[in-house]
Amino acid sequence: MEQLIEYILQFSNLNTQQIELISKNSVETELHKDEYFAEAGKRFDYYAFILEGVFRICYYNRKGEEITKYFIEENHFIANPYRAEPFTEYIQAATDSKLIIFSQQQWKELSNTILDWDTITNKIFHTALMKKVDRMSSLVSEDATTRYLMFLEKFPTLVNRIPLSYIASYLGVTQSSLSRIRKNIH
Amino acid sequence: MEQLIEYILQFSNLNTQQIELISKNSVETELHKDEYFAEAGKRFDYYAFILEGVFRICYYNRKGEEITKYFIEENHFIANPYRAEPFTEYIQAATDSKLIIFSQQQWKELSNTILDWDTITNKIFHTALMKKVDRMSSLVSEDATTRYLMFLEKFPTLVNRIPLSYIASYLGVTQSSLSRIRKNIH
DNA sequence: AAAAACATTTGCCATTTGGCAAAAAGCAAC
DNA sequence: GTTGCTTTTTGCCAAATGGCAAATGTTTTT
Repeated sequence: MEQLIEYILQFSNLNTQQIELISKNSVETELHKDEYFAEAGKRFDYYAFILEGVFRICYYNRKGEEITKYFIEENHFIANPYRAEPFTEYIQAATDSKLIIFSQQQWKELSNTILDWDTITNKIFHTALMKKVDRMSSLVSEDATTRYLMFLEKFPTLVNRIPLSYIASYLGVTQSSLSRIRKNIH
Repeated sequence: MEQLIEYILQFSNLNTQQIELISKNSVETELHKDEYFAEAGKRFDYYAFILEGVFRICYYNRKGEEITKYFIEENHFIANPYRAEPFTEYIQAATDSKLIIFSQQQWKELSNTILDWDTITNKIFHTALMKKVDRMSSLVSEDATTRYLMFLEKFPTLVNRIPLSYIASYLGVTQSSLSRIRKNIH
């Protein structure tokens, strides 16, 4: 829990009372590798903070290939604020993971009780989204080797924690190609 | 101006007084094709609404190639809220354009006077960002032809309004390749 | 330790895309 | 219409990536 508080404190101050409130309105959970935290078609209205582990957001394209859209690492939120339409993606634990989860109600409770809660969390979510956009944009318009090197820069801790296939489907190359690319780098 | 109001009304109600306030705190401008609305390194703290025209956001990669990161069409906002770091991209008019511009001060004025202004605009910006992410994610992991077809779907009005080179640099292919792709489609 | 299940690498060849330069087409000014 | 300028298309060949299947390596189960 301190981990989450510390994270939020980067964006704004919190008093003891508020911290306790956050703690009371959340639950800690674990998820095993490969388990889904959210599934396409099902309802998803949780807010979660990753204490430990890596998640990936993925979906299936027209050809039925599994596409990894993004990775989310520890110390980041998983959420879908302003969602209107039904969820069309999967959120899967890429490693064993620990989460702090807020239900919709609990989140609303915090929103109603902590004065700046919405402002703070909006800022957090918006910042994260912008980072995401930045990372994604470098994936187009570079060759596969460069993309892989960029991936290594952006997610330096991930390489040895998740399967090659996830990385390949994130970079938009086949597993074999990525394997060859790796060989040429070292 | 009605165009902007109509747009905002999709997200929330406004009374006559508020509409007038928005009108008073903004200026209408025109930009010619190829002119820059924002440049890397320079300060950019305007909020703008596109009445007419298409803009592209671009930057230069390590090899000096010009990369088109995104297109913004009429009836969308151009803004960089929550910006902390200096701006590293260019925003260029891809066609002759008309804008409604708010300065930082004017925006703040609206934020202070219109109760829900921040909530509304946060929602607008966030929604736009999410769309952007969605569009971008389909650009990785599909072959060039599919990417072009997707571009046509997502930006159906753009094909004949902007040069091929912009589209190519958005799709991450060379001009020649895109030209060949076009030939094969028709 | 052996077997089974899964993940990664490799070989072979087909396909796609890039690089470069020339040709063709489109557009604006005169 | 002609001239210059820019954009788009094309040809030729090289390089990058994909597809498939077999081989190798790793992990898990028994």
